[in-house]
Parts: sequence; structure tokens; C-alpha cells
Amino acid sequence: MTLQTPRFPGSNAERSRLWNRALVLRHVRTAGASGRAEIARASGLSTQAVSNIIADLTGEGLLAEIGRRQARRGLPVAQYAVAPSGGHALGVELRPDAARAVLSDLAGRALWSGRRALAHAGPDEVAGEINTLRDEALAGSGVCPDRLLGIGVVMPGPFGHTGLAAAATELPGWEQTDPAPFLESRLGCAVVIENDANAAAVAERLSGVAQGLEHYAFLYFGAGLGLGIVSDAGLLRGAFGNAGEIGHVRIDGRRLEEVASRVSLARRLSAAGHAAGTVEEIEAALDAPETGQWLDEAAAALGQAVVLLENLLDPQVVILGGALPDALIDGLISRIVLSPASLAARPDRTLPRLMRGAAGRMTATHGAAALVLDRLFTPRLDAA
Amino acid sequence: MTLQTPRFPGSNAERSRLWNRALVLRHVRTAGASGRAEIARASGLSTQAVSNIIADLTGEGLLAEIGRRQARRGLPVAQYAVAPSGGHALGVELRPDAARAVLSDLAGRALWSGRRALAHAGPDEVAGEINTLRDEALAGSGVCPDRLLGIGVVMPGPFGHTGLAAAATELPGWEQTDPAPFLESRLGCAVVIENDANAAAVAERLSGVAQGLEHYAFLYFGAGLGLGIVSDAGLLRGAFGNAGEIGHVRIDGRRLEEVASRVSLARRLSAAGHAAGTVEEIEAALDAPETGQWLDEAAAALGQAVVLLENLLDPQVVILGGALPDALIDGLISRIVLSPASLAARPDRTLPRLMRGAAGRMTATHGAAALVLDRLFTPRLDAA
DNA sequence: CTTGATAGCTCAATTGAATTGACCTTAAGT
DNA sequence: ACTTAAGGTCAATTCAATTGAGCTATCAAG
Repeated sequence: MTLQTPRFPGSNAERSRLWNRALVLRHVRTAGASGRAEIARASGLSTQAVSNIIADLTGEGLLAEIGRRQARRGLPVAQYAVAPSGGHALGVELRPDAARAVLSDLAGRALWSGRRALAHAGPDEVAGEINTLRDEALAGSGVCPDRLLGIGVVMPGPFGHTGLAAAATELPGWEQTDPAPFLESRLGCAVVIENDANAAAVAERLSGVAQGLEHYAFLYFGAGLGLGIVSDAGLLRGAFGNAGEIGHVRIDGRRLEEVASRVSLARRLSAAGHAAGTVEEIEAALDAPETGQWLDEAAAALGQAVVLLENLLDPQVVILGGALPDALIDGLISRIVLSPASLAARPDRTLPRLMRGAAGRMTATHGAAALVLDRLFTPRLDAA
Repeated sequence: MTLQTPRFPGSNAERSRLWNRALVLRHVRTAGASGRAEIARASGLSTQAVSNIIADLTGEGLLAEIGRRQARRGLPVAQYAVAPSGGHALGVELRPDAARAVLSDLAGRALWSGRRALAHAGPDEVAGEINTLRDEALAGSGVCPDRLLGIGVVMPGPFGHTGLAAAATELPGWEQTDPAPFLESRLGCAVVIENDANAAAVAERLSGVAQGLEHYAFLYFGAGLGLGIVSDAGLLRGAFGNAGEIGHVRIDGRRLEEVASRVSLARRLSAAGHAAGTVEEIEAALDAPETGQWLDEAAAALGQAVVLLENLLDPQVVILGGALPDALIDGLISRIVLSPASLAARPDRTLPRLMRGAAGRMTATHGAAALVLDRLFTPRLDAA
């Protein structure tokens, strides 16, 4: 084995097993409780192979038999389902001033959540705070430490040096540090790093409105406007992990973020004398005329952006979500008029072109946990 | 085995072998002639596994020992390289009025090329003409029929029913026919279908300027303007295979295709009395003032489009190419002023942000053949 | 000119995991 | 009761990768 994981690693019996294990778990999760034969048909494996894998997984507590059902003829099928408490993931959302965390089980349910203020958001302090959050989460939920599959961390992007003006959201002190290996060595467990939009996109696939979808885009309202692209059932991350910087795209001569973001709404509201620093305050100003004006303007710009995404990426659907009240997302969706001159205006559509994300405003934190769980359910050749 | 190939098929010993074979071939092709030990290090396989695979591949004629080189100490390494005549691919570019074809060897060299006029471009006639082209190609080049790995076909997209106005380039009679399975059954060999931009993008990776790159976008000048997106070393195809419709994207209120395409240039030239129906005629009018005006306007629009792509996809580079004279592509590249407010304006770049494609104006036809070859060199679990 | 180190490679045995085919179990239809 | 259908287990086989011992060719040092 090389030290540097190659782009395409060689395959062998053990990696085949890992791949097929993920295949079994994924089928059980997405298609619901299933019997061996059904999983075998869906995966192309022999029933015997599925049997062996199921024996492993039940032994490890990841899978559980949930009874037998006599459907048609024949022997009643032994139904297996993911055991929610077979594994857990800690999702951490890092912001310059605080870290939020959620401990989630395999079913995606939050067992514990917490928050810690950050005086400085540099690598050392962050590692320490995540460590504390993990301890609190495990203690507070009674979860056994060796049932923690990994920690997902959502950081504000873009990562590395780019031509984009350093937004106020970027974390200081991380310029020289590659977050994933650093945190992995400090925390002693698997760490997945993503930006908020990507995490939100993954969360929707795991337990939101994008279940079963393989191609979609998620427009994420954070401080600015982010974009998570899922293509061929995987995240599109780009050469440096920074794909999806849609906020800086110019629509009608203005950066999309200036028109369609929480910051742009807050600016408009506070100019009119409303407090608009938090989601709650924004929610309180739902009926303000400024909110209506913002909706109209934002919807016009977003409409063009969505058609742009449709034409470039040919997704099954575009999802809107993030740290905005559901009512505002719905308001945007109802106001957005999508051009029929788009790839996506196909007559045989089954899904709407726009949907609202299901995860609500804790999307990013939940998404961080979802990143870890997603790895368990996604066949991969490259690691354990 | 299921009949429908599942999204993620199960893995077994035989599929592992196929995967690892592709891994070996890919290394030898991209890194040049190599010895067993080097391939083993790069792939993470044991030297023994590499030995066995090399024995297979040389037996099949796909790989050949090209001598031994004593570099440093130790036993001189037996160097292996792809045997160019070990396999061939027929690339076919379908247009409404004609089909062009190239027979290419494993090294990407064209051994034969030809063209047949099409009276009707419906499925039956096209299958017949491709059959004839194959026979002519094999006869004309002396290649053994069982050395033909497959046929790559480039068709004008978008495929299926979309909201885009049916361009004049679309082929009639294919509305009800899924091209790949239809042609596969008619031609009795593997068939790969793509649009022109995707094929061009793959061609650049196999033998052009994108060798070794895993993230890039190819702006393709065909009749209109197409976009091939390579992400994570694979084509981004979208839910219905139509990703990359950049021609319909609006820049400053106009469809990009109206400003930056061969058709737009031809319209401008012919309004000024120049013939501009073919690439040759366009080449003859290189110094016309209308050409200069077109270059300025097209470059301005393309500059915005490129920054858009950079921000959405975070590619290593954006490549321009297709059926335009090299001088015009170079003219565009030199005129395009890229905003520094872009993800791609990172200080540590090693590649320019824009490059000209290497394949010239037969890009699409060569790309069609490259599609077939690419499969041989790309590890895949899903098929033979 | 010998000797040791280094690197590449081969042979034979082992191991991991999937497949195959025979057989068992349970239920529905006749 | 008997047949059919469906799910599942057991044991043997097969495929392909790994492991470790041993061979070969070259360079470098004594």
C-alpha cells in the first residue's frame, strides 16, 4: 500500500467486501426493510454473499432483523433494517463566533444538540472545543464512544486562497492548515469537512426531499448564498473543494448574493428599522413590506440562476433551503417564474422544478452529521 | 445478475480484475512506459497482482514489453507500454446531412477517416451507414474486426424532450429511440453516445492538453456553443445526459450562443458579403474587420461565462476548442479579460485559466473514438 | 575482484470473498 | 395430499489478490 491514497486504488477481496457492505446498508436504508433475496436482486450479488454480509452487519449491530413477513408464497422473508443505534455521527457547524453540534443516530435522528462559544476560531481552539462537544454529546446521550463513526465538520468556505474577497465568515488561522487531517489527528477519529451548502445537500439525500435522487442542486441560504451540487449520486466538489460559489455569479449586473441572501434581506429590514440579526427576528418581520419587496427582487434573480443551473447541470430538481424561515423559502418558490426555455422544462417531468428542503434551519449542523452517515451508505473503494 | 444494471453493482473477484486491469492500462498510458514495481506502487496493488494482469494484457495484445532500462541500481526494469495496435475504436460524428468517421488505434492515432452523406438521418439509415463506415474503415486500414473495441457516436444534443427550442442541428426520427441500445443491437458491438462537447472534453484528456487533469470544462464551438464538464476525472452528464447547455445561458441579456458561436460569426461575416459557411471560408476571412468585431464581443461575453464556470465548478482550467480556426480560438483567449473576483484567481495556480484545445477542428470525430478508448483506461465496476 | 546492498521480478502457498448447486423450510394454490 | 413458489442454509468450488521465500541483475564500496 502506498501512503498517499491513489485517485483510483486497487481493488481486492477486502475492498470488495467493504463496497458490498455499503451496498447492502444503502439498499436497506433507501428501500426500507428488506429480505436477503430482494437485496441480492437489487445489488446483483448472490443471496449467499448477502447472507454473509448480513451476518457480519448484524454481528456489529448495524443491522437488525425486524421480524418476518409472509407476503406472497414461500418462506416468510426475514426482514432486515438499519439498527438506528448501531452507529452515531457528530455533526459540527463551525462559525467564527460559535460551534453548534448535533449527535445523530443511523436513522438521522438528533439525540443531543449543543453549542459552545468560540473566542478564537483557530485550529487549536476549535479542536479543543469539538473534543469537548463530543464528550458532552456522548455523556448527554449515553452513547458508547466506540459507536461514534466519525465527526462531520461544516466550515464556511471557500477553502484556500482564491480570488474572492475574504468574506467575514471565513475562519481565521486556518490558512496554513488542511482541516481534515489536522482534526483527524487531534480528535482521533474520522473527520469529514465540507462547506454548508454541500452538507445541506447531503442531508437532503439522506433524510430529506432528495431521497433517491442522483442529480440535484441545493441553493443554500446561509450568511450568503451557497450551492451544493449532487451529480451521479455524489457531491461535485471541484478541483479545490470550492465548487458552488454561486453567490458571486452576476445576474443582471449584480452579484446574486447582493439580491438573494439573508444578509441582503437583513440590510433591507434594518434600514427600515426592523431588527433582523437572527432568523427569529426575520421571522417576526415576515409581513413587513420590505420583506415582500425583497422576495420579489430575490425571486427574479433566483429564477434566472435556477434556469442557469438547469441548463448547465441538467438536474432532476433544484432545492431551496437553509437558514431562512420556511415561509420565506415558500414565498420565494411561489414567486419564482421559471423560463420555459430550459432543459428542465421537459413535458415528462415527475418532480417540480423547485422544492423546499426538509431539514429546516439547522440544515448545516444536521448536514455535518449526514456527511459521516452518508459515507457508511455509499459504496467507496478508497477507504475503510 | 439482474438484467437492469444497478446504479452500483456488486463487486466480486472478476469485477475486481476488470477494475485493476483498467488501472494498469491507465497508468501505463498516462505515466508512460513503466515497470511492474512502479505500477504496483502507483495503484496500491502487490507486484504479483500487477504481474498477473500484465501477463493477461500482453497475451491479449493490449500491452507490449518495449525493452529494459537500467536506471538506478538493481535489476533492469522490464518496461511495458500500451500496444497501439492492440485495440481500435471507430469514432462517428453524426450531423443531419452527413456522418464523419475516424478509425483510431489505442495511441489515439487516426488510421483511417471517411465521410458519408446522409439523405435521412433516421435510426435505420444511420445504423446502415455506420455499418458501412465500419466495413470501409476496417478494410481500408487492414485492422482485424475483432480488434475493434467499440464505436463512439457523437450526436447533436440535447437528447429527449426539453424546453429548448428544437435546434436545426437535431436529428429527426430519433425521438422514440434510445440511441445506445438501438445501435448496439444493430451493430453488434459496444456503442457509446455523447454530445460533441463531451466527446471533445474526453479527447483532450486522452491525448490533448487535459492529460492528467481531473477537473476542467471544455467550451466547444460547434454550430452553437457546447460545454463538456469533467469532474473527478469523469464526465458530468446530468440526469438526462444533457448537462452543459451553456449556449442558452444569458449573459448581459443575450443568449451566449447569439454572441459567441460560429453561427454568430458567420452571420456577421455574410452580412458583410463574405462567404462563411465552412471553417475554411471563415479562415479566409480572418483579417476582415467583422471578424475583429466578433472577437471583441464574443470575448467579452465568454469572459463572463468563464468566470461563471470557475465559480460554479472550481475547475483546474477552462479549455476552448472545436470547429473554429486555431487563430480565432487564440484570438479569443488573448482578448478575454478574466475577472480577478473568481475562485480561480488563486495565487498558487500552475496552469493558465484558459487554454486552447489540442485536437483542432476534427475534435468531435476524434472525441467519438476517444470515448471508446477512455472506457478501456478508466476503472469501472459496472460492465465488461 | 569480491562482497554487500538495492531493486525488480517469479514461484508457491495462503487467504478473503463471491459463486454454485444441492437441499431444507414455509406457505399458497389445486 | 401434492405441486409450485419463494426464501434461505450448507458445503464445495473458484477467482483473484496477498504473502514470503528466493532468484537475478546491477551498482558501489572495500
